[in-house]
Amino acid sequence: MSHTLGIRQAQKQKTRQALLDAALRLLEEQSLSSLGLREVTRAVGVAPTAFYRHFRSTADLGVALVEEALGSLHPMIRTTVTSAESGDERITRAVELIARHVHAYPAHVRFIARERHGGVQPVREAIREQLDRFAEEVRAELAKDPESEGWSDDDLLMLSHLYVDQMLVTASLFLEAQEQEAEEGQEGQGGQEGQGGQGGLETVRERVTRLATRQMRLISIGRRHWLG
Amino acid sequence: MSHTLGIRQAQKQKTRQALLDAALRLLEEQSLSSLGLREVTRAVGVAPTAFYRHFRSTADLGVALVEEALGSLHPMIRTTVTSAESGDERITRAVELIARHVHAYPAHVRFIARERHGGVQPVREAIREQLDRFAEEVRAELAKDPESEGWSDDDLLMLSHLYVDQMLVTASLFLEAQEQEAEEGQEGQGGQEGQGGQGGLETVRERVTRLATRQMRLISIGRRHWLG
DNA sequence: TGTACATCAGTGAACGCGCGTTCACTGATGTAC
DNA sequence: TGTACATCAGTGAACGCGCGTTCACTGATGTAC
Repeated sequence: MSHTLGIRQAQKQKTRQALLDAALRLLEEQSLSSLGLREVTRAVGVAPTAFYRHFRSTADLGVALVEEALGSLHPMIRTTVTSAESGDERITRAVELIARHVHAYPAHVRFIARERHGGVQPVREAIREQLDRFAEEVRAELAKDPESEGWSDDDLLMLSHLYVDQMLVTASLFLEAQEQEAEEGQEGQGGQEGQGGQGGLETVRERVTRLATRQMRLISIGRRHWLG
Repeated sequence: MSHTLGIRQAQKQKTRQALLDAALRLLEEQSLSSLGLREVTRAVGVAPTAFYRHFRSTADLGVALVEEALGSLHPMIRTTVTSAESGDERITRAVELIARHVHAYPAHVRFIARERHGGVQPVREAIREQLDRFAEEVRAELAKDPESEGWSDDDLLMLSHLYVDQMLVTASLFLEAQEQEAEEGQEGQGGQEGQGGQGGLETVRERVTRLATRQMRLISIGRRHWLG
């Protein structure tokens, strides 16, 4: 399995990745259920029929995108929950990590937010499976924490789902904040900053960071006082 | 303004409502960004061109659906937050109210969940406006509560957004539960209940109720210990 | 009440267009000897 | 290393189809007198 791919296999993977990349870009402005196969191949510069060498349908491509967007996130989430710092430092780190991830992979985040409840069933299911895995992994990490003494597995899973959902809400807010700042950056090119951008006032991004941090903190306070 | 509509106006409203109803039904299995104008008119039984007498586009129809789905919910949410019962009773009532609403208007709930982050910008904005109004109204109600003494308006808004988001997460879970139970009901027609449906085990719906109730409770505990 | 005209919700034909899918193909890469 | 054959990623023509939008229209409803 460690031998290098043949030229043919390598080229095939390259085309496949080009299709995924093009689709992801096109999905910034529409939903998967309206994404056309020809649209994707046109963006890549291959014949429409080439699509079928890689995916059965756009739904199939969507499932592959879910894996690409969420598959590599498991270790990251695990270590974030685990880290040995104090609760508040952990929250600050987690929120910053989400902000950084949204900044680095905005299209992936948008895709997941959009298709989580989108019109394509297999994709919804793939996302739900990944999120359930996240929740289970977070539960397993929380279980190791001394603060979790006396908690039932059921309650730990309840809490971990709350954290995972809150993570998505936060990512979605950062995404909106980025978009808004991008728009403001465009329209304010030649003049002074618009409303909300004046010196001393916080940026949209900072506001979201503060909001998300406090929400996470409130949940963690609830956690600390859950028993008794 | 109190005089009865003319025959013409009444018929026009009837057709408009038929278009909205047909669209909502079609949107159970796809996203707005892939909904076709001809598809909607065909379902209603009018000519495609009749659509333009009521809406500029399917996006425009989507915005009207947002108003229909969320517009009438404001008083309901207000009174739920307000009610004079104890915290736990209020949570139980709120979760039951969500369950009942999802049961009564599943298509509306699905539409909002789907299009909140969907591919049609004006619809996303209309939903965000409605949810922001909800959050502001919840904040105003929370502010009257003696438990909110010492809270800044900013922190109250942070909390009310947490409640509103949690409300949507819960509604979405109930919707999935309903779908799952509908599927199980179909396939189990002639025989014994499938896995998870055996006597003594809780239904999917009950599981969601328990989960949502505990999550709301944890947030409320966090609220109680937020200061100091 | 009756008449003459205005309004306008819904019609139906027509348009150009892009869609998903099929099919037989090509030619570079891979493999067996 | 060289040859003969197999594989298969990508091609390009062709198909039938439903799409959104335009346009001039019809006939019931509304209004002015």
